[in-house]
Formats: sequence, C-alpha cells, structure tokens
Amino acid sequence: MLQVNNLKENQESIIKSLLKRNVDYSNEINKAIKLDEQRKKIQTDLDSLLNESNTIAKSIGDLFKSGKIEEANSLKEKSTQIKPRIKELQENLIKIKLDLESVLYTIPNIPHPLVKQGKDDSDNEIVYESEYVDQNENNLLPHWELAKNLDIIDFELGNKITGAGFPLYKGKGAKLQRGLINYFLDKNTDAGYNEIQPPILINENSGFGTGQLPDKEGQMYQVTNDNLYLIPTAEVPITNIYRDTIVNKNELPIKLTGYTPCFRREAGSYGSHVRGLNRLHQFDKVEIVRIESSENSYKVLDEMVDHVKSLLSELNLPFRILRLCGGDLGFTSALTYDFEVYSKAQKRWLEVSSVSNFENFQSNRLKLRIDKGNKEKELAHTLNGSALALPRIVAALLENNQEDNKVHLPKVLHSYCGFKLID
RNA sequence: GGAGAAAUGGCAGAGUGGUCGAAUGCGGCGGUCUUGAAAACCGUUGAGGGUCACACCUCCGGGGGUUCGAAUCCCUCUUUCUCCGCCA
Repeated sequence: MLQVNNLKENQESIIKSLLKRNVDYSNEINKAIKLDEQRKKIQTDLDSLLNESNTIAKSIGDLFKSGKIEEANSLKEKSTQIKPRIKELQENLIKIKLDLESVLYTIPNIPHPLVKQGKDDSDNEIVYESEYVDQNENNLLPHWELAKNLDIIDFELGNKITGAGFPLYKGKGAKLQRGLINYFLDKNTDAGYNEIQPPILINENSGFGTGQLPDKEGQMYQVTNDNLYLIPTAEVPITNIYRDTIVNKNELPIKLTGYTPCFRREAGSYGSHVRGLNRLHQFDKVEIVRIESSENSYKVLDEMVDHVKSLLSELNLPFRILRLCGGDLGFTSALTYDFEVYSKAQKRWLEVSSVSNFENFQSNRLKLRIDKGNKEKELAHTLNGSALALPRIVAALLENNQEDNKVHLPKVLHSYCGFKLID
C-alpha cells in the first residue's frame, strides 16, 4: 500500500511511473488524495468536538467537587447535546478511512527506474544468461516420463489421494526433495540467513499484512471452520513476524530463511504447459526474506540475486535472469528479478525464483518501521526471494542430466541425497 | 473439552469512575564526576493523527455498551496462566 502523503507530494511522477505497468492510475490517485482531504476535515471537526466535550466533562467534575450541583447539571445537558454529533462524525470517519484504504489497495507499487515499460513477459529484459544453452538436443524425455520410468514421482497416486497437482514422491524422488531442501537451507544459512520454521496456516490479519487479502483469497486454500488459510508462500508467515513492530536499526540486517510447503489453488490454469511438475497445487520452497533500511535495500537486492545465482551455478543448471518489465511486475513489487532454468526436453524456460524489493509497500500495510535513533522512524524496506522453489528445479535436473533413462545428479547433491545416480 | 484467574509503556509493576497517557523500579539515551570505566547524582525516554511549530485528538489485549466523564463498571471475543480431563 502506498502512502497518501507520497501520492500527494509526487502525484505527477507517480502516475508517470505507474504507466510503465500500462495502466493509468490517475483516477485512483486523485480519489485517494480527495478522500484523504475529506478524512482530515472530518478528523479535525471531530477532534474539536471531542475537545469541547472533554473540557465540559472536566468542569463538571470540578463543579461537583465544589458543590455547584445545578451548574454541573446544566453542563451535563450541554454535553449530552453534542454527543449525537460526535457519534455521527465518528461513523463518517470510520467509513471514509475504509473508503480510502480500499482505494489505496487498488494502486500497485511504483516501479523502480530500472523497470522498462512493457506489456507482458515477452518484454522482460534478459540481464544474465549462464552459458550457451543448446536448444537443439533431441530425443530427451520430459521429466514426467522420466519420473514415471524411474518410479520416483507418482502423479496418479497423488491424484488418487488428493487430486491433480499433488504429486507423491517415492524412493529416490523423495530423498531428492529432502536433499534439495537441506542443501538450500544450508547454503542460505551459510550466507547469514537465520533459519526459521513458521506455521503453514495463517490468519486473516497475516493475509492482509502481506497483501493476499483482500481480493486474492481465491488463490489460497481456506480452512473455513477456523477462518485460516494455507500459505501460498513462506513469505506470508515470515514477513508477518514483523507486523506492527518497530525494529531498532542495530537489529539490522534481518535475514531469514525458511522451508515450507506452499499451497496454491491456481484456479484457471490447465493445459499441456502445466504438465508434470510445471505447476502444482502443493510444492516445496525455501524462501529468503530481508528487512532493510531504505538506503540499503537495493544493494541487498543485488546481494540476493548473486546468492540465488550461486545456487543455480552449483547445481550446474543452465539459467538466465530477467528483469521484469512493468506489465509483468507483481502488484506489490518495485523491482523483480526472475530466475529461469532451461528445461532441455520441454525446450522451455521455467521460472524457479523471483527476487523482489517491495520497498515500503508491504511495510506500510504491515506497520513495520525502523527506529533510526534521534526520534527518527521510517517504514522498513522488505525484500524476498525463492532460494529455491523445488519442482521446476527437479524437472530441470531430471531432464537436463538424463542419459539412457538414468539421471546423474550434480556433485553438490551427492552427499545431501546419498546417491549420485537415479536409476 | 470442563473450572478458575489474568491481560497496563522495551521489561517488571501500581492504579477500581473525574487534572491518568498513566506512579515506581529496571533497562535505553544525554549529562555531571573520573585519565578512562564502574558507582553515585541530575535530566530524558511509548505510538498514531494533526500543526510551519504549538494547541488539540486517539490509543491501558480486540470489538461493543453504560456515563457529562472509563485503564477503572457491563457485554462479547481473543490470548495467557493454574487445576482437571484427553493426547502425539
């Protein structure tokens, strides 16, 4: 959520920056500014009425003490008279605050200057490509066939137990999952991230804090009896640790990592491009989250990109890094780098990580501030990224390292999995 | 799941209807003293709205109510603790 004051002060430039998303938000922004002015007006009126009524109440107390009962009683009456007006203003205030908030919820984050205008993912800029990628290898099996032949992932059984998009990993497939999770967590920990294990069900407040609610509840699985949601990403519980908090600047840097399963309804996506592991309702992901001051956050974003890069390099997977254009940039993000690995059998790039700086967009909603000392406080910058999401990594590992229906694991995973070859 | 108690500032802990945004202690910050440090002493120290700055307003777990006036009384929800039951 953007700050109204920021909208007011930088109206023109914000509208212009938001145009990079190919949407004109000037109406919403004007509306927000107007609502805020009305809010201020109502607030001021209400405050002066409250002041009046407080003053009266105090004098009544004094009058009673000095025994002037009659005077007190007539003041009581006066106070009773302004009460309905106070009530009315209070109701108006609540309403206008809600209106303002719901307008602010519709305005996405301001893209960073590096973000180019663009309509969709075809306009994303490639900022790094790991190596020459041979796109002409043929006779390679897609991972779902390999997985079936090797009997390491059973999509049908998952379907039987739960439904499509809930695969069952077996034997070396299950061990590969476990090995990857441990490998990622160890690498993240080595890079200074503090490992945590958050709950995977969240309440409504947490959903609002990171922006899944309102409006995006359709993408989450819900536990209606208890009004809880299954997390779509560890970002939600981890970032919400810092909801309604003021962190002291000497607690920085805050670097957290956590593994969780993630649950996404992915309503409306079907077809051949979601086959196998390409898109699932339940998948595993290791996430990294950082809380930073505004002056450091972009340095930190680069750091995170380098870190994810090192993971993919060690896994020996061909990958590229994209800087998302305005049209593909997530609602809450100011700048996002996507990591894609090349899947040689499908001959497609698969997204395996997304690293973003949200600047203070999330923290404004979370009410997450940094105490900089000298009575100075600022909204924190939040950043997060996948390091990494498992399914497409597994897909690429299987497809790219296959040889005669066998799969050779990259060296770094040997000790984590306890085997070098899946056969 | 049943019974009881509680929820106050970074922490501990007073406050049961009227100068209470809240005593006191600890902690934090600034200072005096000291070669330096400690101790001692003095001062300062919650958040949000609003203002050029003041004034002023809101907040004592959340929501609602009573009252001229609520941290204090009532209702409700949540959480925590103790006891009982059940249990990985």
